[in-house]
Amino acid sequence: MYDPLIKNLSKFVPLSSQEAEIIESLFTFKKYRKKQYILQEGDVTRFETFIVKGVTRTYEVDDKGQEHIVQFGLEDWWVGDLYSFLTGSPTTYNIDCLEDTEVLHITKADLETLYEKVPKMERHFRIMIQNAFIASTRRLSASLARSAPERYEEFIKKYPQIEQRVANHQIASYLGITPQTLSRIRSQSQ
Amino acid sequence: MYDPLIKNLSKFVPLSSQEAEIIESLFTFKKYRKKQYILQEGDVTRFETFIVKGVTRTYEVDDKGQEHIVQFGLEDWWVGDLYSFLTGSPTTYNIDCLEDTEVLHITKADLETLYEKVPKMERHFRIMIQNAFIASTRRLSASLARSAPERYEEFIKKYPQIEQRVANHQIASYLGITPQTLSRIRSQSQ
DNA sequence: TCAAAAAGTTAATCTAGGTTAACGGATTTT
DNA sequence: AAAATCCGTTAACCTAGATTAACTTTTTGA
Repeated sequence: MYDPLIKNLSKFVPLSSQEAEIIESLFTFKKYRKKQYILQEGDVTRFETFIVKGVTRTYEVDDKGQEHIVQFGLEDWWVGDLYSFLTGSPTTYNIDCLEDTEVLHITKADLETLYEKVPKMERHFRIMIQNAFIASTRRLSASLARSAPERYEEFIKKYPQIEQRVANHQIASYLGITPQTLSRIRSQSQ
Repeated sequence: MYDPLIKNLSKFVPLSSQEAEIIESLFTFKKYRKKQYILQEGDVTRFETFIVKGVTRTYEVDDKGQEHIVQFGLEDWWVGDLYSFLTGSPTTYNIDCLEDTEVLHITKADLETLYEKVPKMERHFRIMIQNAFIASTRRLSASLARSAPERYEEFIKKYPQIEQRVANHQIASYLGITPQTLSRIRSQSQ
């Protein structure tokens, strides 16, 4: 159950079996059903989430009631609202499951304990967040400089696994376009 | 000369004077003129840059030759292309100066040395990148969910210092709109 | 297992913001 | 200090993608 997590956390720094044990003691396993919320707007994010199995979406709802998907989550990915988690302020995001999903949660206090007991985890999370930051910057560039068909093409090239597993209207929401527009793009691109 | 850097680096973790000395030995001071490039598309980013004084812009040029500003840099900010810096691949960004600018550079090897000699710097950079990631995520949400006037309003609320110091067409480029559209927004909002 | 809901597609119309162009004022450059 | 370039603004027109709507196909859950 903890294997995928240990494998993820030893991606950048080697871990001894004692360290792996400490890690296991600080995470909590939980199952969610399809459509179930992991996090809801207005909640304070009490934990960061590692996905063992399943698919999640993180989205915001704007003033006009429209949903905008900010991130998908698949096996071996981390999801959560870092801002709310770190500051204790209520989140503006919703996270729910597109399939039955199994996760490992860690609270803020336990993450601090982890950094204390296994200091090399600072390095791991620095590198991990660095990579997430780079990805976010690139997506931002794309959203400013690319047309809808270009963004769609980039998306299926970059995340073929996601394209297989989530519905088209979810991808449209991620790309910032309507399902109708995506449908037109798809019919024209072949 | 190094004072603003030491102050920046001790924001999240306390630093002794020996540690401050190590830091000073690893950074290089450099002056740039207005319009001068710090980094150009195709270069490999050899250093991360801390701004002591001045203003920079980081931008990408798309297929149609249009510039898209990804980030502004002011005093006490870090700029650079983390992806190119970390992987050694050529950058797709340009960084140039909107005013005469003074910076402190650190190379990848020296940053590794810094992490080794002052391990608490891992923590500092983890938190710093965490904050940058959060900011990038929020800007991404805004670019997907907000209209141009809303994005402009958010921008001047969040970065009044930038609004004072950079030209409007630069702000338009940052917001992903044309200078004409920004001009229309500005004339309607008062 | 079948009715209801959700998802995908296509087409007609609408609109936010882009494009082009022209002009006056402010900076730079020589 | 003249010439050249850059900036901001306004206006007329254009276009990518949104909206609305109607219909078909697929999925869901009672």
